[in-house]
Order: sequence, then structure tokens, then C-alpha cells
Amino acid sequence: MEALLEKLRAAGCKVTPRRKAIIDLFLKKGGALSPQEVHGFLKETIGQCGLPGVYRNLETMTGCGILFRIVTFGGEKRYALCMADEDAEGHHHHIVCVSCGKVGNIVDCQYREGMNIDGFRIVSHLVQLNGLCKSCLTKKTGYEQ
Amino acid sequence: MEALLEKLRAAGCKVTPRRKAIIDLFLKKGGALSPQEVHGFLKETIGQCGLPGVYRNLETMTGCGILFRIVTFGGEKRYALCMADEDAEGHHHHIVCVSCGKVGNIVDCQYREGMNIDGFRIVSHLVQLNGLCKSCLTKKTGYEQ
DNA sequence: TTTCTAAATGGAAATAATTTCCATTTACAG
DNA sequence: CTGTAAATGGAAATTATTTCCATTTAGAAA
Repeated sequence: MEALLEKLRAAGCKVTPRRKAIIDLFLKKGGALSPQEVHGFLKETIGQCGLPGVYRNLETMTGCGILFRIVTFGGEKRYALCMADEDAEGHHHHIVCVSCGKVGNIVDCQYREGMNIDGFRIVSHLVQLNGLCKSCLTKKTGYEQ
Repeated sequence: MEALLEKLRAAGCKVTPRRKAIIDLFLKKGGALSPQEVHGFLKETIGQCGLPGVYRNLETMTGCGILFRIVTFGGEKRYALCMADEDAEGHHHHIVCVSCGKVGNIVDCQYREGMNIDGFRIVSHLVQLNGLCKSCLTKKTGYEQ
């Protein structure tokens, strides 16, 4: 938790009760949450809260590297904690469990900005793996992604 | 063009003037278009057309493998022609020019469904490279992606 | 500690994106 | 040709997202 708050400070953002509550929520719930879900859960925990604030904070925290945006088939917004451990510090991508939303890190990526591929100069890239985590491989519930 | 129409037929979809017009549009304009842009251009060419029809057709044609959905930073929907040539037939990914929206194919992908990575069983995956194509590398205009 | 200021907040309202609904038309199989 | 399921257009509903602004607050500076 403290490491995550430090990312906020490093980016020059304030550590507010709201932001702590959001981080708390992701730590407890785990997985991938939509702005609406975050809003709903916050209502239960810290009482009311504005949806605009949720949108703002999710984006702010994504900018700080605390969260990352998940790509969904439907195109709806969904975020998850970017738990980069030592190995994944720096360049890494994510693997998301389609059943429970659990997130893992991928560190071996063949792409780098500045590379030339097929006549294009790479400026950014995106890799997302969707899969089933160990525990869900056995259960297999129907988590809408 | 005919090859693209064939994809519609193969999927059991009808070949309508509207769909031909959309394919035409992508072939001529090239690059990545939003539903709103498609709607706007269709108005100019074949007269009026319903936005719901545009949404429906873009999704239908994505399902047929004629188009693919581009992942954008803002999360807004944007589609482009999936011009899989002989090499890229089958498993491939796309590289999108951030300046003009031109699309290239990437065929060497290290991921496959069914693989086990980091304790996850892969069920699907997404790779998208963003870059500058040859001609835009020199020009460098400001194309909002 | 107290003060100050820019950042963060909440909520109402506006806007924009997307979908639903349904009556009409149309592609194309038979 | 004919019949039928698919596609269409447009209005309206719904949903997601942003804007606005008055108020509060975190944290730096005094």
C-alpha cells in the first residue's frame, strides 16, 4: 500500500482519503473493476462519492502507474492494479484472468520503442494476454470480460 | 474488394449497398475510422444512413474478419481494414501508424492460445504496435489517436 | 502550529456515445 | 418470381462520460 501511495507522491499528486479508499478497494477486491463498480463499492465503504471523482482518480492513478487500463472486447473501461514486482519493474505487460480478473506480469517482450518493423518506427505498443489463472482453471465460473 | 465481400458471404451475411459503401470507404480513406467518421463520410457519398446501422455493420464486419478494432488511448472506438495478405493469413497482429492510421501486419507472434505462461492458461491475446509509417516519419502531422 | 494555495471533491447538469425498438425494405435462397 | 430472414432508418431511450463550479482539504511554507 505504502509503495502505491509513494507513486502518487512521486507524480506530485496528493494522498487523499478517496484515493486511499480506491487503492484499498483494488487491493481487497483484486482483479479488474469498472468505474461504475468502483463507484458502487466506494458508496458501501466510505459512503457517497462522486462518479466524476472516480473517473478522474482512475485516470490519475493510471497516469501514476498505480493502475492500468484493461482492454475489453466490449470496449468498456476497466482498470486493475499494476503490481509490478522487482522483476517486472520497468517494461512489462499484463496477463488477466478472464474468470476472476487476477493480474500477472509478463516481462519478456520482444518489442521496444524506436524499433523499425515492417517499415514502421514503433512509438508505443500494447500486449495483453487473457487467460485462466490456476485456481480458475479448475473452477471456471463465468466472469464477464 | 471482392475478397472482402466473400468474407461477408462466408459468414452468412448479406452483401448490401451499405456494406459495400463502408468497405469502399475504408479502401479509399485507408486508416482507422470511428463510427462517427464512417457515418459522416457515408452521408457525403450515399446520402443519409443511420448511425445504428453503422455501429451494427462495423461490428458485423469485425466479426467477419473484414475490419478489426483498434485500441486507442482514449478508449474511443476505431476500426480499420484487416488486410491480411498471404503471409498474414491466419494468426497475425497489426501495426498502426499514429499519424495517418495506415495499417501493417505483424506475423511473428510468440503467443498462442493454450500456452501456459506465469501460471495462466492463455485463452486469447492482443498485440498492437503503434508507430510511424515511412511517409509519416518524414512529414509528422498531428493525427489524434 | 498556523496559514495559504493549488489540487481534489461532490453533485447537478450537459453532452456524447451507444443501444433499443419497430415498421419498412431488401438480398438472395428456393 | 416468391417468401423469408436479415438489414435498414430514424426516433427515442439509455448509458457513459465530461463539464462546471462552489466547497473542502492536503501538504508546503511561514
